[in-house]
Amino acid sequence: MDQERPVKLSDISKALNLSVSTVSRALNDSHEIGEETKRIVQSYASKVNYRPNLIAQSLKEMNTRYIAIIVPEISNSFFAEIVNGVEFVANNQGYHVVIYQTHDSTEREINIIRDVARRKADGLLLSPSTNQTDVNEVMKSIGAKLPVVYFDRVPSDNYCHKVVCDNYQAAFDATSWLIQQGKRRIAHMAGPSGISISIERLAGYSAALLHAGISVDPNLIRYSNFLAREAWENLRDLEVKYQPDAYFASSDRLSFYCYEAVQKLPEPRASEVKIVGFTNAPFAHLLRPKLSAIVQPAFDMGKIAAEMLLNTITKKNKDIEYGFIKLPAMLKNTE
Amino acid sequence: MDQERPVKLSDISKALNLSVSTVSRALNDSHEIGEETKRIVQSYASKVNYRPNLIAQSLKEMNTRYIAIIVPEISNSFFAEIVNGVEFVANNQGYHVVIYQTHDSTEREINIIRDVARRKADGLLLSPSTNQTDVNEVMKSIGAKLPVVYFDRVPSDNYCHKVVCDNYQAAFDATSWLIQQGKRRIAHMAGPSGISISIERLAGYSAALLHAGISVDPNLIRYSNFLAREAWENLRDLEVKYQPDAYFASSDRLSFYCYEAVQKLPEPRASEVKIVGFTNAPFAHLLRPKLSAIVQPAFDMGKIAAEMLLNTITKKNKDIEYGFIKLPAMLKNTE
DNA sequence: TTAATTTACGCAAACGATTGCGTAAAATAG
DNA sequence: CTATTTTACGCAATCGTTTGCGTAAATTAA
Repeated sequence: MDQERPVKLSDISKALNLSVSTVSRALNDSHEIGEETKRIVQSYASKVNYRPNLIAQSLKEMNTRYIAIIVPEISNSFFAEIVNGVEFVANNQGYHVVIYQTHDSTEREINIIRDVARRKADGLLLSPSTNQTDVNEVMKSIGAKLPVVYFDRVPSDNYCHKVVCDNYQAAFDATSWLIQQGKRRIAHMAGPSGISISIERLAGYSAALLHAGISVDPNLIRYSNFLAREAWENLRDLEVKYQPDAYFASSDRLSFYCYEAVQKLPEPRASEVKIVGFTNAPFAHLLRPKLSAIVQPAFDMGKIAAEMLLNTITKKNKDIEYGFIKLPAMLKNTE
Repeated sequence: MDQERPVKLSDISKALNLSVSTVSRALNDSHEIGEETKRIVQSYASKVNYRPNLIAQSLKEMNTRYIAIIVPEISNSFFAEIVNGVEFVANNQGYHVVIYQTHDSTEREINIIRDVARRKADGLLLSPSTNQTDVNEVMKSIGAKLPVVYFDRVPSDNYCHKVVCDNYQAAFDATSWLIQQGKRRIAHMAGPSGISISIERLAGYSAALLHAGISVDPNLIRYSNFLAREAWENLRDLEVKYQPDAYFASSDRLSFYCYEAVQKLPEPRASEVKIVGFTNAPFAHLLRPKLSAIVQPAFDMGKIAAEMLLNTITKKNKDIEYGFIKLPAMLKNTE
């Protein structure tokens, strides 16, 4: 063992016969320390591998130089790309990024938010699984020191920062494309009802149908939580009762569940039913028959969200102006 | 705004005309505080939403109650599952898990390790992208207070905790299966040379070939970093010069690159060339033609690694006994 | 030469929590 | 009724930094 415990300022101060404050100032290159002393202190510090204790520093400075991001699931490529975008800008500005996942559990989410607040993260990027009033509750109980930017799933009010993609337009385009392909009985596998993305995507889907003179059949619209069970049951029921000729799936997982369910159907249906779904999975384009994909600009969403967050962190004194950014999604893999 | 800043012990102490220490002890249910006082303090604290400042607590207690896990890429399902396993046991024991990703960059990895140490994480789970001597260097410079468990990619020496899957056996089985399918010119798309998983998988591959009386052709073995470019060039070169009749791919990404490259070949080769590769991607089984998969018990690896880590954290005084756990992988999707 | 300023450093408080120790008042023992 | 113990609390140090302020010595100005 090289050294049994991390060296601290007082170790250096004793070794060099200087006061702790002088050592601290020397290491921070303060103007009120002599050049000679600085040199001595700095070289000794680097010799013994001194690294300031960030816990102590944070306590004193009242900031931690890191931001937290809470996502439902890190293995979901959409969220993973967002995280990458966030890291890209945060690291450039000297901030670390700490990633948490909720697995779509409200309990875990609330726990994590509380923890983030208690650990004094400088800011939070949040895509809540939990219904908005509960999140508000938690946020209030924290004290108002934690800047937040919402992304993907966002609150409806305008007194917060938000970054989303244009879910309405994307859903409209996807559904329209299916109609162009001659499909009429288009089922919509929606996410949990009540959250922003579900509402907007449903609206886009409905608008596209109506625009093409097709009436919206509520039987073809199915909400699923993020549990496989529920999605499977919905799919089975749809197949038995309504035999849709196309599916529009509202999330990564639902897209793949749909795809799998359809592939298990007897021919010729298996190859006739078309599917288009939200997904950022990098290898979705390898599937045959194709899974058409609505790809969100996840990396950019992450970048923008992080920029907004860091802005509000650094300019905290100024009066806040809430931002609401909406980016376009792309329909891909349609041949 | 409900309250402008988080309430602290001294706020409570003033409001209740008690000393800070009494408040602290009351909240921690100390026996030397009267029942009545405890009730008053606790009810007031919960009314004003008091939450201890974890920064201050950590500084005093010299622990943070969280562990860090560093992985190359969170979007890789293998690592995502490991993280889930880690969270499963860590959360049960009251620890939070903080996730970092390196994107296979040595610079980022070293940075992150340093940061983890300076932020005083109670322990670290590490699958190093970086060569071992550099990692050792960093670890030494940190002071010996940070317990580490390695997983997946592990050091060769025995003075550390390690959790891996049986890479040799998995590679042996996969290659043998390809041979059973009548393949003879089996290419091996290996990861970066020099790291443990590459070495063991290559050994298993070679052993299987020799066992079947097939000589090992160095031309069919290609090392790729985790850059797409390099993998593509290797694949193209192999196709032009040697036209392998099967591929054994050593990582998630390589598996998919292989698959994509092969699918682009003219028939009948595209459907004749067989591929087996390491992957934990949940939707790999949807691919047609099939991508045979070596699936690692990632969740269990995470669980075990976390258990080992938490053990060494809590029993830190006792003399350490280094553990080396090896779990079997499964060959799936072979029909 | 003396007064004013600058330089270069040390002392001590602070960040928010925990905890060893000291001590009045209350309870129990003798 | 006095002596001892217990109960219930407060004081102050501590964790490792940073920083306002005070102050000798060195420098400059008058």
